[in-house]
Amino acid sequence: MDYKKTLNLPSTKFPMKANLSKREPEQLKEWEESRLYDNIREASKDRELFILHDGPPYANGHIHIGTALNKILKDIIIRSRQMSGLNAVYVPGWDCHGLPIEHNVDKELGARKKDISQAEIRRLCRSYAEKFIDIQREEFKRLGVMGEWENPYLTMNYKYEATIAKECGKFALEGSLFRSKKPIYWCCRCKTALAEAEIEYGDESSPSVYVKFPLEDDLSKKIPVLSGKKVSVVIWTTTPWTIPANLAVCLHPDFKYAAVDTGNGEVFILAKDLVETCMKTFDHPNFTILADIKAQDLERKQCMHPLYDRKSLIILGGHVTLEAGTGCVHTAPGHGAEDYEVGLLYGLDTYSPVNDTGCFTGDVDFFEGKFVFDADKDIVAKLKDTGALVYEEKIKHSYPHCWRCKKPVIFRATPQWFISMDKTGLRKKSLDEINRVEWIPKWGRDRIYTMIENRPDWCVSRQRAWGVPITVFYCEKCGAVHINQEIIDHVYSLFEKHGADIWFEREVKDLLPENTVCQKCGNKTFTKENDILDVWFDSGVSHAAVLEQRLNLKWPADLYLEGSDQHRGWFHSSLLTAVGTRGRAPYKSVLTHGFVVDANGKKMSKSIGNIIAPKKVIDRYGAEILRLWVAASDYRDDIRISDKILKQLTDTYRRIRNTCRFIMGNLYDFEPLKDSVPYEAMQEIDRFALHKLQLLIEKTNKAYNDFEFHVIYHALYNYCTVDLSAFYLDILKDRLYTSPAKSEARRSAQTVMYILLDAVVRLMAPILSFTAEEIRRFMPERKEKSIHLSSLPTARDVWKDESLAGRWERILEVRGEVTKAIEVARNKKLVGHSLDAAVTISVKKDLYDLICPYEDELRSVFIVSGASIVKEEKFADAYASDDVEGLSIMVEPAAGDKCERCWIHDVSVGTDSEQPTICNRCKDALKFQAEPK
RNA sequence: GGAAGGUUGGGCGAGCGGUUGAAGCCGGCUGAUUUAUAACCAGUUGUAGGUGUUAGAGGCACCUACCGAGGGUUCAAAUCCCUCACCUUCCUCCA
Repeated sequence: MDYKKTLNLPSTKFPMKANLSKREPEQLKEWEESRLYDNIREASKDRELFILHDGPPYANGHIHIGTALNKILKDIIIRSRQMSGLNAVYVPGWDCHGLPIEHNVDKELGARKKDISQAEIRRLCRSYAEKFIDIQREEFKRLGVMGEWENPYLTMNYKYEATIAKECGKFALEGSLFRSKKPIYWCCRCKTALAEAEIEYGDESSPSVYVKFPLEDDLSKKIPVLSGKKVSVVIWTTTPWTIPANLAVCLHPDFKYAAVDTGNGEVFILAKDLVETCMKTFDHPNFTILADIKAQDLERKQCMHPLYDRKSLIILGGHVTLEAGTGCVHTAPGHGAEDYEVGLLYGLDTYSPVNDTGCFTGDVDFFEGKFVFDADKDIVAKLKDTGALVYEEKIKHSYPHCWRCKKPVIFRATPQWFISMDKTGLRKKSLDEINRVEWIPKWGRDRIYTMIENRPDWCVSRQRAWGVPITVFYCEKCGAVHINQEIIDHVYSLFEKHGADIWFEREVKDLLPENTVCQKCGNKTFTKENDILDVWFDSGVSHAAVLEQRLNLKWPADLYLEGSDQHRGWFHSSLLTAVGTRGRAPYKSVLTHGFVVDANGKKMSKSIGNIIAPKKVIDRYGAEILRLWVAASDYRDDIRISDKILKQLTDTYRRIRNTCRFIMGNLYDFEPLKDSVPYEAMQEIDRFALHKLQLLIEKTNKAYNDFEFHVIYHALYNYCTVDLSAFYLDILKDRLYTSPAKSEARRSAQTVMYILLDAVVRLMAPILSFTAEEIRRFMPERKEKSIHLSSLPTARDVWKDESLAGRWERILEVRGEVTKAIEVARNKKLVGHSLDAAVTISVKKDLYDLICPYEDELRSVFIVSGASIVKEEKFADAYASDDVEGLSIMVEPAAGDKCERCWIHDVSVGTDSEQPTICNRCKDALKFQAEPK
């Protein structure tokens, strides 16, 4: 007889091979067709809201591994909050305006751009953004990220654009929006502002000149030796054309300066460390150093401008270096970024007497109308005339050029719009709000706090096409800025209907409410501002455009979650726009993650060639593996990804999957409602398994709550391998296979396995969303249509039994020693399979008393054919435990023959002539099986 | 240059003054099994230097050092402090 057929062996159609890359798209389609997301919304509409507000990715290019990490993290959080009883609505968004798109459209247009209107360029930008939104949407969905994909928020939606203008208007009315000058890159040929990204650096030959700035203030009180001498501060520059705009000379606060007698009756002031080389250059071999001077002693002293009858102030700044020049930096706040910054500190004007075409304005004596680069030689000549020129040469150096026309660019101050950090207390209020927000990890608070504390006013204007205009008007007659509530409301309704495009398509009179009159001069004609807003303002007001306006959302959000770079980006701009207009931060907590790096911790870059694209991972391993990777990593630091790591994750995935499969295989004939065994009737080891499950549930629920997903990954995996595979399920095999199918012993095991699997599947659902659903389909008794409509398991105190668990932990300890002892016997070829063995263990009294009641069970717990326990006996040649004091284990070949059915050696085998190859236990089982109850 | 975070064994990660040469799991190796079988189970597994055993090699036993590097505090440090190196992010008309 083939006894194998009489066993209750596992049976399931659940495939061992996951085949994720093929099966996932089918699952996604099924979810979409069954409108799972909508069903979840409907089912949880009365629950408390949980809002994770999506930071909009930029609608350009394909998603990369970092975007995938971000979106999967969000998805795990949303799903887990949803399953813990909240209503977690997720509205994804995209950032659509901005330079990169405009830049790419520019590139596609090439020379044709000149013939195309701004409105037309905007249309092309819009369709460019739309294209990539569609691409990215599909890529995000493929990751298993669930949300309102058919109704995302786009910063270029008409209503969103209207909101941007309105929010900006609030700053204008409140008085913190103001106009001031700031130097920017400017191409004189294209007559346009340039971004850093539009600059190409190339070698250029420039004049290099040293110029005297006669000291006006008298130093001789402090340094008597200078009394009666002609003292000058000597500066160095490679852009003589900026000298007309000079307002200051900057020294480093920590450098030593020297007053040097040139030997020609003149005294130069320059950095002491550079005296030697400079004097050599100037050909003053007979110089003498008259005195050392501290930079602080020169601060706020006055020099004379070398060309004009005005002063130049001596100031201090950290950007001064000793690498070249004199350690005294010619400073024109209208023509340099650092000059501008330091100029602000000293209250200097942003003087920039150069027009759009790069020619000097009428402000500039001697050189009016001259193109600045052409003026260089005239200025040098003039300096020579006045005697201010110390030395002149030519040098080659790297200089910025326009990406389009390849001409050298200049730095030029132009009027810009700013939001003041301090006029209306924005900085202070923001800092207060930072302290009310929960920052995870904690250092995020300090990071953004320092940034807000130290940042300059926010320059919100850009001279660009693809964005939302700053909707202010200027009186054509008196030039006064015109903005009020009526205009804001009017523009809002126009934008809502036509988008911001209307600003560029229509004439001013069509954009203003009727009968608008300049309040200053009574004039009725206006011009409009052409600058657009910084795109950070666009995404920064998403709380107003999305959270506040959508009925299914709320303000403020519970959580913002982005990479740590967004402390300077979106967290920052969102905070300022919300505090400025509503007095409060738009988020209750902010979570940040690190960046994805390669196996060696290096960032991913095209040039190094170490990029791992999400698509590659998905095609090869499946999105599920990517999700597992996200969950397994501690995302607060930078996280690594490599083929090796992914392979390993595939292994762990397979183990989890297979553990579930094994359980399902053993539940093929189990109907929970009908066959379940009540807790009280269960075997102790089954109750122990339930106890362990409660611990797992408690641990994972806490981890979900704390966003510590790697804890869940490890807990879940260890549970599957250690608690289940290696212990509980391994022991259970005998009971499941050989007991009568409907016996209480087997039903008890099945009951527990069912509970286990049910919990494990729910608990993995936020992470392994595909697999959880797949398993769910193969389980008996499904209450909800989808696992994602169910909830996370909750721990049941009645299933926790500490004293029982304590006893079993001791037994487990002994079991570990027994397997070691068997291994020793196996190496001696005494036994092969553990069922070939019979063990006798000797233990100390207290342990003996604890284990003795379980003596009958030891056989199955140890998975041997016989087990007995004795008190404090000495065995000859037994295995003595190192870990458990007084424990020694004797392993012998089991007595009796091996039962063909259950493989246990038993003396009863062969005693029955009808069934000579099986044991009495199996005989009883077969009898019971034949005529149940 | 400035600001912030980080660096634990082949991998993921515990540990945050002593019980830690360093949990657990994975991977590797060896074995067992063929009733989860492209699965499951058990055992084993860091590197370097030294000493002993040995004819020598291997093996075994013991000692020392190593948690980015170096120094310090302490009876005691992966854990606290300092310096340095490296990695990542930010410093914006880049999202």
